[in-house]
Amino acid sequence: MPPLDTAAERDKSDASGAPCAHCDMGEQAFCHGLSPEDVRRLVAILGTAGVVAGTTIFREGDPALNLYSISAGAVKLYKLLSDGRRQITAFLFPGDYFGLSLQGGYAYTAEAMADTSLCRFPRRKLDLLLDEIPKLEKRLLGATIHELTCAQDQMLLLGRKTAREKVASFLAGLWQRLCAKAGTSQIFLPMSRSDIADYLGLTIETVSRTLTSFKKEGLVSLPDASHVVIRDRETLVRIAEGG
Amino acid sequence: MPPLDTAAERDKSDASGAPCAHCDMGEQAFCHGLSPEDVRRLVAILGTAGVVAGTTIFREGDPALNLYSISAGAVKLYKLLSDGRRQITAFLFPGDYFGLSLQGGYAYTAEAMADTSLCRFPRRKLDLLLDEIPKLEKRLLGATIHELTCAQDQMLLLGRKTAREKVASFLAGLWQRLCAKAGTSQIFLPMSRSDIADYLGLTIETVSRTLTSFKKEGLVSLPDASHVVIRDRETLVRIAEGG
DNA sequence: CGTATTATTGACCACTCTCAAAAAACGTGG
DNA sequence: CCACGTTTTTTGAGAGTGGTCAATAATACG
Repeated sequence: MPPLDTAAERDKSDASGAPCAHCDMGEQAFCHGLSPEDVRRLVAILGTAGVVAGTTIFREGDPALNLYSISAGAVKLYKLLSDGRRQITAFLFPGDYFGLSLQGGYAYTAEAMADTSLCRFPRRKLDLLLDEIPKLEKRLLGATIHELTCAQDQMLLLGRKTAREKVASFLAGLWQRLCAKAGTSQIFLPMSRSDIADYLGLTIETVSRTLTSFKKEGLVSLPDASHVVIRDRETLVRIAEGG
Repeated sequence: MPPLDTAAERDKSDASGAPCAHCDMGEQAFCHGLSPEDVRRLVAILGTAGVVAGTTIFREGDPALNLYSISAGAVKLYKLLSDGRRQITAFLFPGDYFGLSLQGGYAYTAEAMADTSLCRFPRRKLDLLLDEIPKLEKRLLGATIHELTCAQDQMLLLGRKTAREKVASFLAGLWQRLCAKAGTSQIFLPMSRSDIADYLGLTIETVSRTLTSFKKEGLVSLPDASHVVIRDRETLVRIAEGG
């Protein structure tokens, strides 16, 4: 199956006619803060797509035709070595963008971890819009700077943290992004142990052992393989920071 | 000694009066492709500074007041854990920028590895100019995307490459940046073994041992601690890519 | 030239990986 | 709904890459 990237677009807006009615992202939305007129222009160029878990959205090296934003679901980005070793560079969730690239080719592969809804912005049309809507360009720059900051944190993790610190960082970070607002302590993990390992620069065995160890220490509960309940976040954060 | 970041600015232009006459960066320059009028406006807000090797330009967490571009010298960016473990996230050379940050604080510490000449753009004034010179904002976005791409490559290196592959990647990458154009095979290393180790997620002993091993295999020569001569770049690149 | 710093080399060890097997979870069809 | 096969996760034993500690060598600097 070819990647989604080159597939035909779906409808450009909901039947309701309300632009972005399908997307209640609030201030995380791509279009947040734009005038209704600018939103209309943005909606005019975007296409929406729903993809099932496991779909490859595009591959590293493919011509970078589109910028994507996630309205529901979860996506992982990764790079491969020739012998199959894999590094996942980011787990993305609603409100996140991906697909920005210089010189033509995507720098990584993007794959849906769960059933996912996407907004697709054709790069060619978006570039024209960016000239007309400076606010949009500012937003894109801000998002990219944020991504870069996250990448630098991840470099610190990959280069200098122990397995325990890596897993603790991962759980604390995921809680912060997915649960902090909602106030719950149970994290749903849309990714497999293999994904977590390839994100943290570990093996699945080490990830599993470390989680079991955290459970035995009373820091977390593991109701099933795809749920983690944070029992002692303070200690977890202390471990994450090397304390 | 306080970081340079808050120090008073030097002269805004050379005595010659020619804007950016001190900076023959060609197409790598921040101002490349701008109209003379735009260059003038840019020069009007920048300050230049020369710093000696070892100078801390700013620290992680300091209020992010400035954006810097390097016109000569070399700079390293790094993040620290509370117990002193360090990850160098980038080595920067003439033409590179640093200091971009969201929400107020710098995300990393910046330190000159060699005597270095900098252009300093006060963030407040630069933000105003960005609104007026869209080309400049595009350039900044492009540079940030490039940084992000480099960061993703480095994540793959840190998470999934062996010590040999890491050191080979480092040498091949540095050659590409510093020597490819000039056509020389000798790389000057402005950074210490400790810096290289903290960039690659290794110890100085492993870096040293790996370099010695490359020397014994005839891949490089090591005339002195701060010079590497690439003798077999093809093999080095093959090792770097895990082949 | 002497001292301090940095780099190299060596011996040993531990954290994490590899290989292997058991257990659990999942999906499918009867 | 349950039996079956497949996949994923967990657990165990052993090994290896790279780290730690220590000593020596080389270099930089006053």
